[in-house]
Amino acid sequence: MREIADAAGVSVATVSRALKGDPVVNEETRARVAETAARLAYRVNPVARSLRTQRTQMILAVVPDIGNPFYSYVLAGIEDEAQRNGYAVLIGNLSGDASRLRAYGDQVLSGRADGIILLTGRPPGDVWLDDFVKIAPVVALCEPIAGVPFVGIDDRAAAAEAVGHLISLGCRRIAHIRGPRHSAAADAREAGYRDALAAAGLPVDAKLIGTGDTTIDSGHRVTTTLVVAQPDIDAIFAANEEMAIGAVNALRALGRPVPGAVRVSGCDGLEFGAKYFPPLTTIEQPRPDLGSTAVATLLKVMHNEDVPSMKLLPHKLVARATTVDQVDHTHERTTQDFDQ
Amino acid sequence: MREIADAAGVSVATVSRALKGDPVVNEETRARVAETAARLAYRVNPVARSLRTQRTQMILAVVPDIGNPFYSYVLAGIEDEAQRNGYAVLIGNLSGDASRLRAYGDQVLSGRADGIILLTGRPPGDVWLDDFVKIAPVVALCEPIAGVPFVGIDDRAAAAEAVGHLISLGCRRIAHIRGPRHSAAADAREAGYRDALAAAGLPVDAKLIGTGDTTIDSGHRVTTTLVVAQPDIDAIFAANEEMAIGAVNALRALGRPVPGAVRVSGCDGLEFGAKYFPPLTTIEQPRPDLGSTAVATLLKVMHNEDVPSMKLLPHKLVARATTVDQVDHTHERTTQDFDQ
DNA sequence: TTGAAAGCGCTAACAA
DNA sequence: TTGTTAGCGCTTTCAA
Repeated sequence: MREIADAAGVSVATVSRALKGDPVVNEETRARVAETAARLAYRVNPVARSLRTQRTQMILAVVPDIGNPFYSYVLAGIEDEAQRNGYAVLIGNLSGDASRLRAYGDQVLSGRADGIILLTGRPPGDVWLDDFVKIAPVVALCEPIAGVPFVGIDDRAAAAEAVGHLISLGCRRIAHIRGPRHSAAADAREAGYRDALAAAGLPVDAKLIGTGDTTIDSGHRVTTTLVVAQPDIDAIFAANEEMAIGAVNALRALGRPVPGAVRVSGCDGLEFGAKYFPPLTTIEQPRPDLGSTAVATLLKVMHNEDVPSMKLLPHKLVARATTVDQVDHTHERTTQDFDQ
Repeated sequence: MREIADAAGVSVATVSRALKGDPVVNEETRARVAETAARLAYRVNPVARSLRTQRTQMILAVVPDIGNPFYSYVLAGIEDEAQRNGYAVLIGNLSGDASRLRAYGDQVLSGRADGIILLTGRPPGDVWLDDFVKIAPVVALCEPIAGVPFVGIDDRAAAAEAVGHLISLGCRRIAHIRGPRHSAAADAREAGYRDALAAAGLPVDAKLIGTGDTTIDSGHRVTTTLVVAQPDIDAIFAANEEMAIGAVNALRALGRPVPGAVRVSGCDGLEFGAKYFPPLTTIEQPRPDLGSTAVATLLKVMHNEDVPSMKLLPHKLVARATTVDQVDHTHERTTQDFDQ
């Protein structure tokens, strides 16, 4: 900076002002500085700037499992919106170890990032987090955390819609594979499942509810258990896409055709569900929008602007071949029919 | 730091030394400083440290599409190994816009990150990158870049293995859906395809080679075109998992049973391929290992240690139901058969 | 074994 | 409209 100040015949202060577009500098000076900086391939040092301004222009996004396409696609939205606002994105990945959350939180407290987006929810018994969210800019994404601005979909309503869809198709013995015990989103979806049954005057049977761990394998396992014990099950609502795929695989292994004998709905709207065979009925979430909305919210929090305690984005029920009967899969089918 | 120096009755210099475990400080002093720091919940400010040391302890990982589970799972390996070595990971996502690469490179040049891992290959015509890799610590991951240490699998050998597998099953008219034109990995896989045909004394027929863009849809489209034009095709080797899934879907739409009429192999080893119906034969890549190896290599580059210009990790051919005939899918099948 | 002090590269008072 | 200067929080000579 010293160099380019000398080369342009001004002070470093003017260089600083010119480069960040401070309207107070003379236009002609600004142009000269810009030209000199470009000629010398000068780049401001973000570290020095951060030390001075006490802002890093970085946000941290923590996901439970970055390998999961649901999270990674949300992350794409986060990265995109952050980039657009001049922020870089640091990633944190719990991959099953919720205790890592604290290390990531420390990155914010120590000043490596200005704010944090948590897709992790509140791990059970983590009192540390309760204090953390009071002193750091935080947004909860997809999984709510008490006392933290939340961005997500209306999980309860979404689940009720999916189950309502199954009911409208004539299903009466509808099983539910819910997500992990400590997940508030899983609780909300189970509540939606119950809502829909109640609205239709159907009884809630605890024997029709199983708990998975979000993986394909768990969906497979839970489905096998449920269907063997309750052979009259005529539909399954799985709390995510992976468990729904596991459910379809299990039903196939059990010789129960989908959707002929049992209809299946997932939740989340992954591309692999749409291209699965048969294509999966699901609730589509606006994943990139969720990410970008979370960033926009976090930026407001960081600037001490008011934000709603909860921002719900629209979801969409997409009915596909695992619930809706379709024509036979023969030569006459065009490729389009499969691609949606 | 000033505070804890006063509280512990030493100078800031000693605090600094004590905190980073400089062996020169008196053990008793070190303990007192450590205790005081803990009591006051002191955390070193990484920004100030970075400004002084000129190292940020951050690395940048740039992927073509973070929503793709191949990349995101590699990213998990990157994050894990980086974390273990005290580095944080910044993400860059091109999402189709190769020109963004330059902006990410600038982050390294301006000192926001110490090094960069590129999963992007070298975008065509990007002369800027050629200069960049000479002045910044870079590792190329999965997609090679001339003049840059490479970490990946032996794509050519892997492809040859997959095609050899198809040949060993009696296939003679084997089509190949290759990846994008500008991808060196796609070139290597096509070369492996040709190798395997040549090794078996089979002719290479240009009409059997189609080019996809890595998406499921492109695999579907290319397959339809190829198979309609060459109805005697008895196998397809797709250069990735998504296009293989598209191929299977297309074949189903065309009424050509897999593997009965046409056998299909993918490449990469995504979980969704293994749980697809039918489960997909593929080449499994050690995705997390690729990520962690790339980080280890990058750290060496950053420390000016010697690194091999190419580090190849082992891949594995996994034969599943899209190439290997299996018993009928009836009630007798256990769930295990499907889960592998 | 410890302390004093310089300085990493920048921004923002404040003064001119 | 521009320049001078202090200082962000740390590490690292150099001296004691």
